[in-house]
Amino acid sequence: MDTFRTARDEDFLRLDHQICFSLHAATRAFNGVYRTALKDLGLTYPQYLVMLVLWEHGELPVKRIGEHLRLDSGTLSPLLKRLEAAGYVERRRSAEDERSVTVRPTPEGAELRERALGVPRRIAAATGMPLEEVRELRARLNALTTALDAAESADLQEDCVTED
Amino acid sequence: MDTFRTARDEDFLRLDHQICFSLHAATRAFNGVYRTALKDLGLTYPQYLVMLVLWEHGELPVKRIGEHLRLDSGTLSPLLKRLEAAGYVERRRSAEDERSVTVRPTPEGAELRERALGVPRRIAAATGMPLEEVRELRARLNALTTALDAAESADLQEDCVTED
DNA sequence: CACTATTTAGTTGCGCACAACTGAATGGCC
DNA sequence: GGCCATTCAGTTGTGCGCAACTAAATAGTG
Repeated sequence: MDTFRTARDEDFLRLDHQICFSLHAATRAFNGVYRTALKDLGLTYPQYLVMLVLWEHGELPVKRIGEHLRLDSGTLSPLLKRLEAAGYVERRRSAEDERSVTVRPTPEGAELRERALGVPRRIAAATGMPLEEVRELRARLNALTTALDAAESADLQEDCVTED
Repeated sequence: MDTFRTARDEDFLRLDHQICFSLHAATRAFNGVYRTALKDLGLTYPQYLVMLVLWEHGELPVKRIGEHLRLDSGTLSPLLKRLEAAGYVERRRSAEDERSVTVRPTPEGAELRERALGVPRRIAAATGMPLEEVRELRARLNALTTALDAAESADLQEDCVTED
């Protein structure tokens, strides 16, 4: 905590600019590369993420997909509808729990996986980083996400930090 | 390049899942923390980025803001309109170049800066990282963005990579 | 000067992200 | 059984991000 007192607020405001922007920009740069890589498959980047989850798990309720990808039904419902319209997934109400909707790849969706096999290598090449470095960056980002989520939920409860 | 041949495509598809998702999730986690931190100021995260740039440079044409933030007019025009409606910025056509629109903070926008001074520290605390580590992460992300941008523009020109 | 290409904001359309809500199904409790 | 809270998916509304386009102003060229 003491580290945060050494710099003045003004400096913080500028440094902050650089950090939040860097993450923002990197995400969008990634998005751009994926966009071109996925164009042939007719997938957007978030749709690709959903397909990755489905390819790995075979068949999942919407809720589970959302847990894997940190997305809620407000985002997933229309996205899955589009994937269904494209013929890549199937949705049907669960028999044992009528609230739940189970999603799974259609044969075309499964076939799409073969065509997507080349994408990750293309992305990895685009990063210009050795695998080890990418792996380390991923670990850092995961830790960051965990910390941010924890801080936010703590923030929401005791809204006063009382540290001026 | 040879590093990319050692792993099988299947493994790549999973590893890739983890990496792209990690960045995606970290960005959204950041977004969430900023959302709560900026709620009192009535700013969204991208609006905050624009204000940071304006606070730093005082007055800028839309084009320059876009260069700083890697955003085009399609994103900035409506965003700036909202900032103007909120009373934080002023827009007016440049005298010497009627194509250009100059944006600058209003007195209220300048005053907002004082109230925003505490935000970065709050974010820094939420990351749970020492400043040095954050700085390093920022450098990595910037390098990544540069590499990705370069790879993409290269991709668009010679669409065939010929490396199978 | 006239004509064309470029630059600059802005608009439109689509998809994602999320908050807030609806409605149906389920589970717990009396 | 009847009642209420919870859990799901879906809808609505707002804002961002970007591609593709329009319209106006400017720069460059013959």
